[in-house]
Amino acid sequence: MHDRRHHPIGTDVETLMGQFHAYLEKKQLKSTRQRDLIAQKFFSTDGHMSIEELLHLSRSENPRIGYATVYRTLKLLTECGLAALRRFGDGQTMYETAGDTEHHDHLICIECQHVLEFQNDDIEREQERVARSFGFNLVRHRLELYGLCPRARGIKGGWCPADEAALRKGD
Amino acid sequence: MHDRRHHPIGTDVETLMGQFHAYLEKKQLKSTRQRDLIAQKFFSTDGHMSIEELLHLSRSENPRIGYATVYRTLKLLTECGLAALRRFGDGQTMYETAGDTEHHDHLICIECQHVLEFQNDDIEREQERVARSFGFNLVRHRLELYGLCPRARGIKGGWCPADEAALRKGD
DNA sequence: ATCAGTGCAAAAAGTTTGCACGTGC
DNA sequence: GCACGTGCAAACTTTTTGCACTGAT
Repeated sequence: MHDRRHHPIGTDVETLMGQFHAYLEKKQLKSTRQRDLIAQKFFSTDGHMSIEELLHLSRSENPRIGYATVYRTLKLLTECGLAALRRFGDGQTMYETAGDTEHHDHLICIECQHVLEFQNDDIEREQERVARSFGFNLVRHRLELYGLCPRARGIKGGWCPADEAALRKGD
Repeated sequence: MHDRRHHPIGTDVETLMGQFHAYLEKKQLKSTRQRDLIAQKFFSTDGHMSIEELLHLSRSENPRIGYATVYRTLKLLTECGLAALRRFGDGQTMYETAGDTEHHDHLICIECQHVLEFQNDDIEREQERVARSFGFNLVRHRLELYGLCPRARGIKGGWCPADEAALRKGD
């Protein structure tokens, strides 16, 4: 019930769980109830999640989950490339579902704080060119655009496209 | 002696100090020895600086400078747009000289950790277009490219353009 | 049965704040 | 002289770690 994803890039929860388990196995680590629950919750929400959000989500199903376990699990997910740390300008620390990490950038409304994802091939291409021009091999990038959404700008009937994403967290 | 800047965009230290003083005056704040020293050191190093680096630099001239004063001064500088907070992926928190904040992006070597600045108008233009296409008014952005510099890639005689910037900190 | 994982609480790291004293204006 | 600034230490916040106990293989 938590697997409604809105962007086409996303891999489904099951696949991601599979990759996670594969990683655990490879590293001879154990697959536990807590890890599964946390990973499940994490994969089921797209966009971005704070540690605290993830803790609360997980506790809603198992109230005894501790902070440390969430941190530790998120570290594992990051190691195997299924999660990525993201620190936005104002200091909020968030994690995002990866696997598709390379493939989207962020558009953030500085009024609503909501985050929208987008992709633009022209920009990607140009980035490659810039990196090459310095002799670099581009491994990954991060692009964040900060601005005002239609609503924040006071446009009548203006609406923030990012609201949609934020609302979805409520389900 | 600390004002060697390498990129053409930068305003010189004196001008920046002037802007800082103007801001203090406007806000009816006082210009003190400590604030001046810290701002001076900050403006004199380009690229990025951590709180700790700035503290040490300042203490080398006045050992009694405290952490709190550095934090407070950096907050002032940020308020008036002369400094900008930057949180890189791995968690290092840095400040950078602004005024030219809007005008450059970052190319980071994931091996050396050094940071190189660049500008690309095509990318900027495309960013504007993307924002507009979502109905956003673009206020600012942040672009970071992570990759491997020539040296890190093991190219013979390969050198990391970012080294230059890092070396300059030593003066 | 074994050894890694968990939960808790304590510790560490990073940042902010309260307060007595100092200092620009 | 007064109000704001400073330095120090304490408080907070966020993340990590140590340890006794639990649980997956």
